[in-house]
Amino acid sequence: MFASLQTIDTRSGPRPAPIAWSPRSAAPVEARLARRAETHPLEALEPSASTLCVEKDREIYSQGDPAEFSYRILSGTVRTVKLMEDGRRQVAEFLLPGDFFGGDGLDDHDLAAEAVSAVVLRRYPRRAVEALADRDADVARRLRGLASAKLRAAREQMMLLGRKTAVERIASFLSDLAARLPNSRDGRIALAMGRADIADHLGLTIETVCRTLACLRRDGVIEIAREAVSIRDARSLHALACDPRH
Amino acid sequence: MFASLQTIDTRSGPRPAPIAWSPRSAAPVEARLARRAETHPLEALEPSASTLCVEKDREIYSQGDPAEFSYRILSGTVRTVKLMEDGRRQVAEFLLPGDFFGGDGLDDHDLAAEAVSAVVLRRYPRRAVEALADRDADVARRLRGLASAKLRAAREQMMLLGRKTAVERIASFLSDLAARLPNSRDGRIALAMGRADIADHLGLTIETVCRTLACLRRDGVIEIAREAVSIRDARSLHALACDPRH
DNA sequence: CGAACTATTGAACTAGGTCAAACCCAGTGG
DNA sequence: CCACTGGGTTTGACCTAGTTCAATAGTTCG
Repeated sequence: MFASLQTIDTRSGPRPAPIAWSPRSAAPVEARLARRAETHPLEALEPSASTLCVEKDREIYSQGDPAEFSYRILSGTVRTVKLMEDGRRQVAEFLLPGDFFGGDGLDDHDLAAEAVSAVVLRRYPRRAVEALADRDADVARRLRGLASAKLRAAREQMMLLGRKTAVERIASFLSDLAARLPNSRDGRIALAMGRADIADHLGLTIETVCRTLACLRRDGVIEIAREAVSIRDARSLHALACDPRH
Repeated sequence: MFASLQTIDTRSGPRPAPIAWSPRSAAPVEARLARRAETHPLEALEPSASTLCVEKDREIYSQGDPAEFSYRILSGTVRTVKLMEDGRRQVAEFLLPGDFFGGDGLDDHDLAAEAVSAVVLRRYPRRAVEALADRDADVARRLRGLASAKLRAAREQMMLLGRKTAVERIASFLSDLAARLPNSRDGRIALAMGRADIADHLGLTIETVCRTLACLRRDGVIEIAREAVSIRDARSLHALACDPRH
């Protein structure tokens, strides 16, 4: 049933006791940094947050909805989707455990968010997030950092969509996903999303995604199982992705 | 199928120091603009800002540079550019007077910024911007708003690049530009950028941009002058752009 | 087993890319 | 005043990467 990704046991109960929070704490830099590694920017809001589960393919919020909540993924995969009247679809991003979404600023969501797999979320009231950011400059800074990362990713995606070939798109996608998935040792990447989602993320058709994957397999770069891909030749993959990271 | 290889990359020359800068310049340009555009989030930093002029096609900063400054455009047009090793180019955005750029968060710029036309900029030290945001929650909120707007635009662009046809891309582009240019009464849009820039922004080739513009002209939707386009039938244009705005 | 999906593969087609030639100015210099 | 040069732009003729259409093959589930 839970064949998907790492299932951090998270049910609402065992929440680490919220540390007493002093907004202007003069904690030593090192302590601050250490804590930063393990905590997320909205730690202070845990008391007012709630946990929810969403079934596969259910909508979390839809395009145009007022943005009342911000979310953090505990387990599962989420896609954010933009839709045109005639049904053409663009998947803006795939979100993994630990990622935030829904808090991208404006008053209403410009994208819908949907569960790719069964998903467990932590949900924070936007009003509280705003208030926290207003009173805690460190939180505000970290939120800015998150926004910047999203913007950077969006721009990388623009390059991909505007200028890369099908092979480069697929290679970039796999390469990127491998880097983001924590437990992708031995190069195995679990693909929670179907070919259609991948196609709509990369600006291709389902058929081209299939053919291109097949092509990469023929060349010995990857192996394909239905729900996962294994990277056999990471170097080639990165080269094909035109990825300056490697 | 290597996309658009512009003739050459004329950027690489040793870039001379910025032409002119004066810490407190009360240029007439600025006075004029101040009148029009009420206040901006960095108003408080004006004392530590400086004004600079950049010639057409000069680089303002390049991909990978440490992000030391944030900029606001007083006059002219700027493009932000992402480059691949083999010369393929993606123009992420065109920036107009009043727009901010360079402050998108991370420690170094993921895009280069270049002057499309001769440009006058106001430049703010990032350190000061950060400090101001830390101490003034209202500023921080407005900066977050700017970042959100950029993210939203980037996503719209992803839809365009991933799923729209050439005609839709051109129509969207013109439509969007018309909405952003203040003085586009009588539907006349001044195009500061050349066809190559437009092509690299829309994920097309120069030739396709030309042909598509010609096609829109044939259909009576627009008129084309060398440096500008006049919208003759805004309704059709918006319809072609698949623009929910109309 | 069969229905309903999703993925894969093949064959034909097309939107947009590539290559190449003409055009159109704005300078420049005779 | 005009020819000449050099940049961007426009148009035409052809080509191909990726789409579309259609048929096949696994998988899941009742």
